[in-house]
Amino acid sequence: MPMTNKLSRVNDAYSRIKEEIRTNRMPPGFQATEPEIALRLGMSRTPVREALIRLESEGLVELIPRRGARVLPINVNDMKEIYDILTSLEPDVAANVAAKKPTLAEMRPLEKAAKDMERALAREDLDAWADADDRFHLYMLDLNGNRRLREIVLALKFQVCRSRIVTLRLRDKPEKSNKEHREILDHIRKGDAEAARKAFRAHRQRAAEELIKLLKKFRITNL
Amino acid sequence: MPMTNKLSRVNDAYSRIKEEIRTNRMPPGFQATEPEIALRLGMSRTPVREALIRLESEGLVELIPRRGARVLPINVNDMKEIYDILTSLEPDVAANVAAKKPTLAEMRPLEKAAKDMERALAREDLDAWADADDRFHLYMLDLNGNRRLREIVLALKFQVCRSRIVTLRLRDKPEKSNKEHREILDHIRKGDAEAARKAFRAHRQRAAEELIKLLKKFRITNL
DNA sequence: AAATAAATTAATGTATACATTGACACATCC
DNA sequence: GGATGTGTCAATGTATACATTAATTTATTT
Repeated sequence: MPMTNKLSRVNDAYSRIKEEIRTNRMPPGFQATEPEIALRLGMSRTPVREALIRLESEGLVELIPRRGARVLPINVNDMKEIYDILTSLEPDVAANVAAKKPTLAEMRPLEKAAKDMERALAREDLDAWADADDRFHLYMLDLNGNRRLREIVLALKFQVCRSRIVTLRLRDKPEKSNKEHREILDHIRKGDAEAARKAFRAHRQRAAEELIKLLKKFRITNL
Repeated sequence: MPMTNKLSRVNDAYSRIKEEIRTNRMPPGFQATEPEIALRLGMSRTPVREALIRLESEGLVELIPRRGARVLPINVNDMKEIYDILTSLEPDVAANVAAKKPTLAEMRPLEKAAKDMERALAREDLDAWADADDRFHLYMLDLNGNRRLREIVLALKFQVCRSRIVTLRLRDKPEKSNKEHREILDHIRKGDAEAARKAFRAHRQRAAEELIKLLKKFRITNL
């Protein structure tokens, strides 16, 4: 029965599998064959296959010839790769945004996200903090306007998002992070691109270093 | 007859279509339905479809529900997006490479590429020049070692490669470019990361600006 | 002739069929 | 017992079938 639902089955399969990966219901290393997944999603192999191809090119799963799809784990080296790229990209995003001198209305979501981060930290709600942090970075990308850049950064962040679930609880309270966000905001408000870039770069590098130190300390090699 | 060739049909379809796009045999805006492409490639729709999905997620084609696959044109805004990202990434690559202090053996391919660029320019062979230029940038990515970064940069460059076929002949002789490459090499040899970054950034920005000016001058809006 | 309705066509999305072939279990030999 | 050969099973890669539906053409009405 083709086209039963408005949205295509491929899309359905794609977002459902992706969500299962994000929430660790399909944890790193998890393997399943196409028929298994198809059965689980209540559709035939074809749309599952096509969804898996998309997920593969996003770097979330690996398609192993006879063993099915495997959810890719992230190791320390992967983390380094990803944070290196983010360290190159995001500071320039902040600089561009600062150079554009956004209006107060455009700044509002950023300000709110920063405030939410502080409130969340005050009540020790780490999940809410992480959520606000994501929003901060996402709005920045939106303000910047470069669609391709946005997609690249989001894809990279999705790859590390699972690891954050773990590390969020292992690390110290992210007070430094909050302060850095405030600083970045200040620079953007003043339209000081160079300062915004520098501050963001320091922010990213510190966060990345801290994270990798943490993973090594706890001997977490795969996530 | 499944698995007739060693390599899978999907791979075959993928690389053949990609090559046709690169060489402008499937020019920007070109549209074809799945059965048409399948016929042309001498296989059934299934592998073609899967190849197209991969090409779509690389940003090379657009899959329009009832009209088939369309080869995406690149406009000035796309160019800006892409060069903005490259301007963020490649200077840091050069800086990382410089910081690593590569051995003479590791430097050799870079040196050779730079020399090839000069020789090619001396005999006015623009294609050979472009080829050597590509090699220079590619070796840099290899030395840097970040696989994800490499794939991202290559995918972005593929999107603009067709435009270069045109602009290569419209622009002045790339003498400045050659000089800049030499400079970057010097900084890397000395292990001066900051200088390498700065030089590469200037290189990219100048090249991008020049390109966009050219496109505007010749009223080229789509490629 | 213009506008609308009906019919045809064809492309997609999905399901299913099937040959090939790797993986694993079992049997055989030293 | 360990190593090697054989057979079965099942997953993949690919082809094909088919219902749905957008697009186009033809027919009909005003």
